[in-house]
Amino acid sequence: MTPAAKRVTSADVAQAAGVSRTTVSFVLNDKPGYSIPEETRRRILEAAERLDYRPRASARSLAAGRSDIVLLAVPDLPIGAGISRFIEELAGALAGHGLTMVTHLAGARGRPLPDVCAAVDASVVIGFDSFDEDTVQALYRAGADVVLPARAGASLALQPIGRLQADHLIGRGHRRLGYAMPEHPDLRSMAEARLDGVVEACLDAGLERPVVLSTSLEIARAAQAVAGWTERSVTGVCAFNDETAIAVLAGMREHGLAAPGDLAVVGVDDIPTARLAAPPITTVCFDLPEVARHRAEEIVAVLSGRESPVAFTSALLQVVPRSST
Amino acid sequence: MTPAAKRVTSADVAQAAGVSRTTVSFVLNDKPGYSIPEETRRRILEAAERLDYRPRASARSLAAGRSDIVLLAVPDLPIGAGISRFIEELAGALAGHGLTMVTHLAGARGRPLPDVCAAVDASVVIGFDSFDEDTVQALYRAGADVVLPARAGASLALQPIGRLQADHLIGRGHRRLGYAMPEHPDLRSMAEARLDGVVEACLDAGLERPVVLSTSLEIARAAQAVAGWTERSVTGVCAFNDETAIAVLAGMREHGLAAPGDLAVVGVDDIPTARLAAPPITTVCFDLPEVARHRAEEIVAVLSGRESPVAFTSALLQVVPRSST
DNA sequence: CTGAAAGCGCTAACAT
DNA sequence: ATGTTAGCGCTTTCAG
Repeated sequence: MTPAAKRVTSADVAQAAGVSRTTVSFVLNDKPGYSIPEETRRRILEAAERLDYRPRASARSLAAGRSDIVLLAVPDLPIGAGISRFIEELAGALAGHGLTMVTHLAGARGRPLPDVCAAVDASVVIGFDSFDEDTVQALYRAGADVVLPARAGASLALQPIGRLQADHLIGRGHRRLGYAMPEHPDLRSMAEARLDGVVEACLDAGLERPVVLSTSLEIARAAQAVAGWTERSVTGVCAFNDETAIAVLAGMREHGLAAPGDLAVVGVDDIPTARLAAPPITTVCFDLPEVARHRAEEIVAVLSGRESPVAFTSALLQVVPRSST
Repeated sequence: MTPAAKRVTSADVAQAAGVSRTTVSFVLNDKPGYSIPEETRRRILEAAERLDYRPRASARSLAAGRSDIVLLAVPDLPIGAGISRFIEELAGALAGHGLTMVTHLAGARGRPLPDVCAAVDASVVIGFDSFDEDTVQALYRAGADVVLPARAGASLALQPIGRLQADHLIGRGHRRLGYAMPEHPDLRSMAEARLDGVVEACLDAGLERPVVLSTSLEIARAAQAVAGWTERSVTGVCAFNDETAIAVLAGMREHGLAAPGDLAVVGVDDIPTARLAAPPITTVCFDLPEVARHRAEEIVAVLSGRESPVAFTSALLQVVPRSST
């Protein structure tokens, strides 16, 4: 078959089913308010199926004034692998509502998000963290109908993550905690929100604030941080994520220290290599399918004018205990 | 600003510049064969800029008969982080040719690729490995003009990777190699192609074929494989990727063995945690920007009817030596 | 060199 | 209950 084969149009389907294009359109979009005989409907559906008809997206959205494309902007962060699972789940959940999700990785070399939004004719743009005001405006101008999340960190349960990490450590008897902050600037705001959760948990438990130290994914840098914690008698550290946790473990090795005896470490994400570390890392993971479903509901709700009815709860988080704590 | 703000159309630009829509179209797409006065051109460009005009993609592709959307199908594999770097690079390279790339993660729950292709009106669909014949047909029917790669494994330099791993080990004096095969079925074909490279390298060096053993990312499973290699006096193993290599290291730890003394290990991908492993892992990495640029060239070439002029060379691969070998 | 006019394939009033 | 018709915003012959 040649790539140039003419595409099946709704007129072809109409002809094959012996009806008009209008009727085809009504049936295929099952427009409410038009009671079309079951027989006719069946004939149309059958013809469409047989011809492998797919409405041309450009024509459809040009006429209808809106597309069913959802654009997910994935930030250019060193994100764990688990995120791709989330993306799939979200795409699946949205597909269930007739929406098609594609993703765009927002690298430095990439084109500006609004350009991509316009290029794919997206009517919804979603991100992981909220966009700054200018971007939001540009996205609307680029044709987006909905931009989410509206509020910063609204859907990432940032603080709850930190709380969970800290509570886990506190529950195991640690009284002096540390926080391993990533140096990467783009991770900063997310890390700070998670840290807030850790701080709250400490205060609630009557402990001092955690000792916050930055580290990169370099062993030497991590070793410095480890020295800082041990000097200040920290016994347990919450790491921003699993990679950071692995770096902390590597830093401890430099000092001949081992978890959890010398220092307990908790990560976030449950990346595949978390369980392969020495020792395997205790981590906080998301119930990805559930989070994705929530997000999808929210999107559909906002699209249809209702306000987002669902709040993100920390019930979607879970500690996976392993031997690093 | 409200999401409902009316979008700027080419008519607005035409009016603002005091010309007709036709002229606007010619200038903005700089159609060849029409010499438009520099003055007029400038006025139009300026107006478009000032109004933040973006042609509506649906209208444009409906009229032109083709979109400038490239859809990248990312397989549902436990893919390393490096891949996202590649995706960004590719998107950037394509953007340089006026194409917009978005990606679709092909999870089990996801919609079929042809549906997505039709939904986003993609004119190019690219994958990592070649698609099966039925899918290709369906994609063409769904409106794709170009589907790549045409030949299996054509662009992933699978064998060269294996060769490089093996040659590195052989160069360090290892005479009996092992290969750590991932158990995940979707990784199978890719792994086998890489293995072929290892086998060739062994044969070329006059060594026996490598001892191929499967492993998962479970420590116990990896420990079994390690036992298998040591029993058969293997001294160096090529792992399918860094995650597998990390698993092998973990398996060795179970037996009280350490790299590189007891067994040398080479990975592939250079994931961030590779250097944090104990010991840091020697790995093979791609020159991602360069590979992406090659791919982009190929796509543009095929789109414009020329045959793909560029062959993938192993010069785009490099060994990153670290202490695991 | 620029403008008028005819669609691209589809949806959605408006007729019938 | 179905068909007719007028666009959606853009590209692209074809005249001027």
